[in-house]
Amino acid sequence: MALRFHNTLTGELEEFEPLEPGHVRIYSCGPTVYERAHIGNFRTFTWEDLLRRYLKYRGYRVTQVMNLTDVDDRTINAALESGVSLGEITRPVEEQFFVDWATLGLERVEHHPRATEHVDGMIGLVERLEERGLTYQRDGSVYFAIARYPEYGRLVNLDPEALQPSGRAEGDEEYSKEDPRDFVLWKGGEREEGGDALWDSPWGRGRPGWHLECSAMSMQYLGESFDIHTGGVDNIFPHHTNEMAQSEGATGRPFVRFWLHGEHLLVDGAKMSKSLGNYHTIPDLLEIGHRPSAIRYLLLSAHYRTQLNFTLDGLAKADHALDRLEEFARRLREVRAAAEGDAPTTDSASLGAVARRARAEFLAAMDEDLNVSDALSAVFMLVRDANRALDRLGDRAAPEEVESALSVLEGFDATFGVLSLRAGESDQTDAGLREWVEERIAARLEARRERDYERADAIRREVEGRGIILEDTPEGTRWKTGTGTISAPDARR
RNA sequence: GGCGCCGUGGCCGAGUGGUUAGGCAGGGGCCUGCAAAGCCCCGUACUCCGGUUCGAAUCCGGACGGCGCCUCCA
Repeated sequence: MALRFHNTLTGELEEFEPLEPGHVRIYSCGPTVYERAHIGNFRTFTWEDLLRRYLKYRGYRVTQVMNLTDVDDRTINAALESGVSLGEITRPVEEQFFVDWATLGLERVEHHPRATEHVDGMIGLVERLEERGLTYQRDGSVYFAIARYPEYGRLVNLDPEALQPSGRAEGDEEYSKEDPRDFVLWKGGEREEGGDALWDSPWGRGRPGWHLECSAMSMQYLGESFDIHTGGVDNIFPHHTNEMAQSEGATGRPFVRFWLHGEHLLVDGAKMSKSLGNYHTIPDLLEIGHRPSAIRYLLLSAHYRTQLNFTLDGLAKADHALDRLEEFARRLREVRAAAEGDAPTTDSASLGAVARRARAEFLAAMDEDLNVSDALSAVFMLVRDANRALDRLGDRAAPEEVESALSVLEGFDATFGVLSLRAGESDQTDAGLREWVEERIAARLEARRERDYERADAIRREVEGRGIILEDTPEGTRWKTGTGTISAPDARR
């Protein structure tokens, strides 16, 4: 089996092998820390996490870099508007970013370089471009001269000659250029931008252009050529196009082998915007009772190259789908626990067979450009087939068969990371609530012993009022929080 | 104007020439004191109009609808 990814550079599915055997180097465009990242940003970060996890699951070592853009027009404008330093804007937003990152169960990547701490490298890169004659200076700024770089625009299907300044570009053009298509490498610091947003350079005080950050930081941590560069589709042009031109222009070597771009998230069928009222952040969603695991699951439930329509209804449904997986995992673990020291009695070949099939289908789907839909389909078919087998076998099965099914689930979760995330959420159930529920269950058990089913049902309704669902099993009564919402301890409803 | 993507059953969302995607929701049944969980059965979908083909949701053309990029938006 071979891994294949859709490469924006060629527009085709290509077989993937890292440059260095067994080691995949990835650069992912990170957030601009001028305000809290929204759910659309996190859709991208989440599939990038899926990519990372799947590569690791497939046995690769992964070195991933995600920058923090803490100096650019937006951060500077935010600082100017608030009359504070740049760092006072960016640092709190960074902190929020990592809180949300952890909430969604995203793995920490190896490097999160800040742009402001890598300005020397950026200056060095401009100097290399200068040596190759690809730049010019104008009013203290340094520009990349597209006319002198015929390779420009290979990533995007845009004819450089046909690039015409759009209304938008004309409107907010602040710097003079030889050619309107050229982009800035170093912005001269003529404007008042606050002390911590200006650096000394061979061209005077100023700050780096946005595209330059990613080129300099990726090469510093990953080398001049590396395997995968990811980002949102909106970055294809101009950001990644320019990044590629700068990097290859400076080194004369291929910069990135695979460019992977994810589509945007739509919310209620439209682009997210504050004016439409469909603008969500992670804390917004938690506030109204949604679980991180459901958010993560929903964000991962569609292929990264298709637009995903995010709705609150869809989020609730994602939660229900996750319930099914969670129940199944629990059942398998219970069967395993029961099997310990207890000789297997029945034929359970079917359980092992369905597990083997599921594993093969899961891998085949994920290998094919991370086809999550087919992968999930394989997992849910395992759930149904294995449940059927366990029903038939009375929840007894040979340990190795159970292990086989569990390992498929573990592989799934190593990649999707939703079950582990949900397990953590359950653990966080308020201790007071936990105690109260246990007491109510005991009272209900007493009622049931006395055949007072009316009282037992009343208790069931009582706990259901707090979002708790009771389940009677041969081993006793079990409880769980209801789907869709977490019954927050402080919720008085 | 240029470049590109998409339109699948109530919702989400795979598939891409002939065979059940899957999930959620809904209906019926088994099980259960009642539930829950699980299992079984059920909707027979592919924007529209032409065309190619023995056969198209899948290929081609057109229409309609939605989305994106065209210089600093994931």
